[in-house]
Amino acid sequence: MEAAIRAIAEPHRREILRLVWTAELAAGEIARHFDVTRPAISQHLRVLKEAGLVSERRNGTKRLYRTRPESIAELRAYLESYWDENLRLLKQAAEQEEQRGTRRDRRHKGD
Amino acid sequence: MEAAIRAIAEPHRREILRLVWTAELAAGEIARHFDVTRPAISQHLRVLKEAGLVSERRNGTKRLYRTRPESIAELRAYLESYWDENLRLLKQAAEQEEQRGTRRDRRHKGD
DNA sequence: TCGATATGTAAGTTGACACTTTCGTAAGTG
DNA sequence: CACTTACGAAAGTGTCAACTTACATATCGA
Repeated sequence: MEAAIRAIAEPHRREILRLVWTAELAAGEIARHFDVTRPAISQHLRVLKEAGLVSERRNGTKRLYRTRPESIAELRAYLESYWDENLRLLKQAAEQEEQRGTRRDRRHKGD
Repeated sequence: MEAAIRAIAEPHRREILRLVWTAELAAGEIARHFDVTRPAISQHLRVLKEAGLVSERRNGTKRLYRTRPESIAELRAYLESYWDENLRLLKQAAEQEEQRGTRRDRRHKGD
């Protein structure tokens, strides 16, 4: 998970994921979409693979990559829970503040 | 946006955001939650601030930090659209594949 | 088997990054 | 006016990351 979040922090890798999201593509085809050299893309693919974000399948001399929807779903769920949990706490804190503010016996002074 | 996504890739920074999500905290108070030195946290706070993820307010000698819900919402929306757009394309691709597969005049061979 | 194609790996470079220690500075306190 | 508190900024360090060029490896076709 930690690896996944670090992996998508890199713009090239987000773009790679997008490319192989719908279609399985060979490493060379992927590399053709970028300005950097092919080995650079190869390394990005390795990072993505080690983070579990893409799968690799060999066919002859080619290596076909594809985004793994399951791992994307996991990453997404992780972030969702991060936002949601904190948002929940924020609301809760706001409500408590509200409570205290409306209680007569305790004036709320600005710090 | 790019800065924001890079900012949250760092675990300490995600934890800092969580700390000041509900309560405004001084830099020193934040630092007390971590093993690293106070200046290290100061630097993380600068990164977060430059990414727009936290606000800074001075009060006497203290500097109070708080997570900015709006920027979090933006980041969240960016990621949502990233997942959603691609998921949409994936479904669309699957449907087209389905179409092709059921048409009689065109056998689908596994490459 | 020879050559072309497709690709990962190795090694080196550069810059960013997370951290530390040291120092400067502004605001309260006696 | 010292002295303390609460910080950020500066400078130095080790590590990691993204990239390059050069090389090794595997497969396919003639």
